[in-house]
Amino acid sequence: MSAPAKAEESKGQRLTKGGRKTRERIIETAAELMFHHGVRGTSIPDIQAAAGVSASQIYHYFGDKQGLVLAVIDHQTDTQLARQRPLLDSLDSIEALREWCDRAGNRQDARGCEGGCEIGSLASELADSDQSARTSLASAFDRWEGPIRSGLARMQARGELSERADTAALATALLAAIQGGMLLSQVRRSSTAYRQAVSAVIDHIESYLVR
Amino acid sequence: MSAPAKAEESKGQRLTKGGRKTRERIIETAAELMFHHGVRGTSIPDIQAAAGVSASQIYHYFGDKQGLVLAVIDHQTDTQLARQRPLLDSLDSIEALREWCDRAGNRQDARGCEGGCEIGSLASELADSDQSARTSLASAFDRWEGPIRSGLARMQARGELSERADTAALATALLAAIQGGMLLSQVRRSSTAYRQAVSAVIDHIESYLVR
DNA sequence: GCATAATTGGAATGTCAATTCCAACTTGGG
DNA sequence: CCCAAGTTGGAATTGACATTCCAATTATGC
Repeated sequence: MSAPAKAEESKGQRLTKGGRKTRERIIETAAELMFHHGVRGTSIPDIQAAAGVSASQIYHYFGDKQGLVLAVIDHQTDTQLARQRPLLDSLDSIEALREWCDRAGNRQDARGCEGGCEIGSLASELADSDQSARTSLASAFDRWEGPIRSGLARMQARGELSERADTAALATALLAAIQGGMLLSQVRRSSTAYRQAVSAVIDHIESYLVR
Repeated sequence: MSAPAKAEESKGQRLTKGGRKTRERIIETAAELMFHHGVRGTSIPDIQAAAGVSASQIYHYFGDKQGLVLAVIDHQTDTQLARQRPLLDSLDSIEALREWCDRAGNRQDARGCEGGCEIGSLASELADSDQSARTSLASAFDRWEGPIRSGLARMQARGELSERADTAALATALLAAIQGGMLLSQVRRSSTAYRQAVSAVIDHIESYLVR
């Protein structure tokens, strides 16, 4: 054996500072290309050219393309969740929910509604073809949904949301609205569908407010 | 010129009865394979083998792979909408909406939550890489959303739904919930997310009922 | 029945992707 | 300073894929 095929779990390898940097650059470049052209639409040579690395570097750090894809999934999950903080951790009011969703809508407009959700796109492409990618994406969605649910649960604990509200289900519904809304917006090249979708679910959550 | 590259618009070609049958078989086979493995994950040789045709037949009828993909999009749109009828044309009560969405959930369970929405999956993969596919998919979603909106509009015209309800926006929101719910279900291998997503939106629609 | 057009088979072509290999170079710890 | 380990370059291999070609076969309108 020469390269660490499964880099994550069996961390039996030291990385030079330069090595770590190269590895990061490969992941970031791959994530960018895969977001725009899909996983299958992004070749190793494409990544080599865009990141300025040789084939051996990619295979040295990730074993094979699937290993790189898994690293990209983790990277996108971390990056997207980080980008949404600190808002993501204080989704405990209707206003906060609207503001948070609105930002995503503005971001979508800013890019001309090209591309959908960084995580959702990977999910749609990989869910049925790569079992480990699917579980990884499932946990990505869990990590995303968790803070939404927590925010709603806090509202409920404070007595602002009715006890009848199923906060877990509402969090799932909001995440689904985001995903579906993003997809429709991407296809229609207009953020309207996204805004209407999340607005409907937030309106619904609002109906559980204890006045 | 030999083959009719753009088969649809410029219908300048006669099809033998056998030819029509072959053409249909290719489309159906391609649609099936592409649903399971994605467009990029389905090769022409794959389709040849599964449909029992030669390469020249595929290129004869569709010009190139993109032409076939466009035909698959149209086919899936027609097929999926047809499958949902007649329910799709009578979505003018809360019960009808629930029943219609429930059937899709049961169907998703029946296939073990593998695969998402036939149209949504194509949309996610093609929206940013194929302009003509994107517009075709946009009209597919319009054709799907139309009957939902019509049903809601009828309820409103009858005075069952409040005038305050934006039926077009609600229809979009429901379609988005279906898409996002399907994606989450596909990744989680459980229809729960789908059911919670559509349930939340239908509950919201219900809140506009005039009592 | 004939001629024209539709249909089909199957090999050939050229491109490009994923991956492997090995040799050369660099770095960090002792 | 030295060695083992980490890092990199770049060519070579293997296989698949989209597409083209041409020749053979079959159907349809007249």
